[in-house]
Amino acid sequence: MSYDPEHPPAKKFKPGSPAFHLQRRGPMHPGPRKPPVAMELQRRSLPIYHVRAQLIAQLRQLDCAVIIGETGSGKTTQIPQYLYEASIGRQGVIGVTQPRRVAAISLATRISEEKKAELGKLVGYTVRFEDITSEETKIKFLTDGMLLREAIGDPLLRRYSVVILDEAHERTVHTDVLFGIVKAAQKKRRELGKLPLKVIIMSATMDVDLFSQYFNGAPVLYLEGRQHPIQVFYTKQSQSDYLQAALVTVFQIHQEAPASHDILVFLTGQEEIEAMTKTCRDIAKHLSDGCPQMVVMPLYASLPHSQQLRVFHGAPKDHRKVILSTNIAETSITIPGIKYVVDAGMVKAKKYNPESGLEVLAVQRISKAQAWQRTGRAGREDSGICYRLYTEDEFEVLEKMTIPEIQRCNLASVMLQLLVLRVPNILTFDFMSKPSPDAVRAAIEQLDLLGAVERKEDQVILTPLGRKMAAFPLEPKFSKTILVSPKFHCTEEILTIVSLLSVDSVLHNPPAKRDEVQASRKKFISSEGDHITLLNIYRAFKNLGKNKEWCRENFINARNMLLVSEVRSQLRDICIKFSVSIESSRTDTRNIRQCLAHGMFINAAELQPDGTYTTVDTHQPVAIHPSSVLFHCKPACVIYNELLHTSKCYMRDLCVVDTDWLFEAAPEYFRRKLKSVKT
DNA sequence: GAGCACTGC
Repeated sequence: MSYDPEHPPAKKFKPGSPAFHLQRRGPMHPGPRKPPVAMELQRRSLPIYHVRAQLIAQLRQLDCAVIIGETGSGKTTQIPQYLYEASIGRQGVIGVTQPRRVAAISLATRISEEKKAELGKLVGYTVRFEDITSEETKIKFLTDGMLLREAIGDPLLRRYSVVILDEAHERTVHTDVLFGIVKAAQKKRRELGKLPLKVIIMSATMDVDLFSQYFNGAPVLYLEGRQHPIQVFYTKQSQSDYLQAALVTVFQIHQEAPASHDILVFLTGQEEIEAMTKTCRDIAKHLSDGCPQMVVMPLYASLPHSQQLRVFHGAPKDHRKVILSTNIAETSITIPGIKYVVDAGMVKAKKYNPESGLEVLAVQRISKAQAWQRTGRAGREDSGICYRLYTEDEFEVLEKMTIPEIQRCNLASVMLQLLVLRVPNILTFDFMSKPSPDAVRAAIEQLDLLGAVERKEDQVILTPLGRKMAAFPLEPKFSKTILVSPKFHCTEEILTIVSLLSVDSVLHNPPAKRDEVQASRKKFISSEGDHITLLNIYRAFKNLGKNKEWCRENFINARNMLLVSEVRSQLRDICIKFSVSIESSRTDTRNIRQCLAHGMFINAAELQPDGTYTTVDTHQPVAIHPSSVLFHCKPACVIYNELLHTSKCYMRDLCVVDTDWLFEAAPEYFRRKLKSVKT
């Protein structure tokens, strides 16, 4: 589905017909289907059912409410139905946002079953590439990003009578922008005497005052949950090695607890988890006979889907399941039957430094809110136990909340979106948590360089180019690259490259088969860099009819590859809408690189006499990431897709360019940069 | 010289 900001999309779905073929990641465990009577009984057994009448009475009165509910309260599944059943907001659609696609899809599926309605009729959902709604749809689940896209065509959200922002405590960038958008829409609709907009914020037990204050002192309604009691233990002494502490704790539990009690361990990343998996398996092999067997499973996002699914399978009899996970198990994946949580208290998270434009991925302490979220994973079905591998004093000094994402990311997309949403002044936008002035300035500077905005007397104005850029579901530098591509007659190739860069890596690198991977990849490698190499891979994939077997043989992630072609066709549709001429450069790669230089000139780096690289923009020392095909090469000048600071500051996904092309792309900018080198 | 938390349009 493509999107034109001037004309919201027509509903393409006809109930009964399979509207889409692609599903990136299906619901993790849909659960057994229940017969209708059992389902109604289950609805009535939820804690929320007992306060249904009061809840409806209050929500009928209020323009705005904050609902705090523990997990298992049934707020997300029941409140939209209660509103509908009580004829609240029937004049329009009840929209419920979710931070994740899977959640939007599985909630809509579940509630359409509860309402005994075919999915896509009374109850439906809208996520990227899938619109399972119709004219009849009154309860609609959608990702927060999707509601934001809809707001571009209709900032007053006129088709909605109620907007419920669920999982608000997660504070995704999209939810944070939506706070401001729904607040403004509500006010404006009231002033214009239009259908009122009811706003409901749903959250776990955090941030209550912040939400209520932001929405002009909206009342807070508390819902009882059905969380089982969890005992929390701290270490007596501070642990210098959390991996060692985790290992000891796991085997202590293993030797004492019944085999049916599964353990979930929170660690920080793939490498650490793989190493720990191996260590646990080795130790488990040599345990005494009295001990149960142990099944150890790693869990992280880049693990192939099939291996992720293994965590839902019960372990064989007399075997204990031990899952070593990143924070993916905090929110995205819920594993049933966990009795013990072991929390190392650390997380790998991204920070953004607006001055250097640098994203730093670093292991850091979790927040209290995160610690409680992890703890909660032990009490989903029965009482549980949580071992925190840090002292109570250490817990007390943790930050109360995780810093919202909007204060940790590059704001270029957000600022562009606010402009196209016709926010009166993006510099004074009513954020619940304001991003730093530095970050705002850096974002506007970037949009200015890309030609998306102009600055006139302290005002930031959207240019026609900027308006087009905002229509693409991409970072501004990518939409700019697409929009300049006709000048270089290579739009077909740029669409492919941008699509490849905007999804998870299509390259699968199992460490055990390194030599095989290298041998197979050789045939695609271009000395011009990663962009052209990826283009070669996509071309081969397409020429061979998008063959899954071929992908497996060549260590290509077929699922991500199909997603690339889906993204590509979405971007292509948007180009067609703007009458962008779509040509192919065929065998010529020079003009493709020239085009990339024109769109991504801000991300340029030059080779220094000592053999190292520095960025042109801030003269930050950088290195070529080991995953790049240029890792062993030393081109004089490159553009990179992103900088990532781990053990060093790495450039990822590089393309060899001429310095002349960069000068042509932004003469003034480079003259300025050159001057600053000389001084 | 040697590596990658998690989402989403």
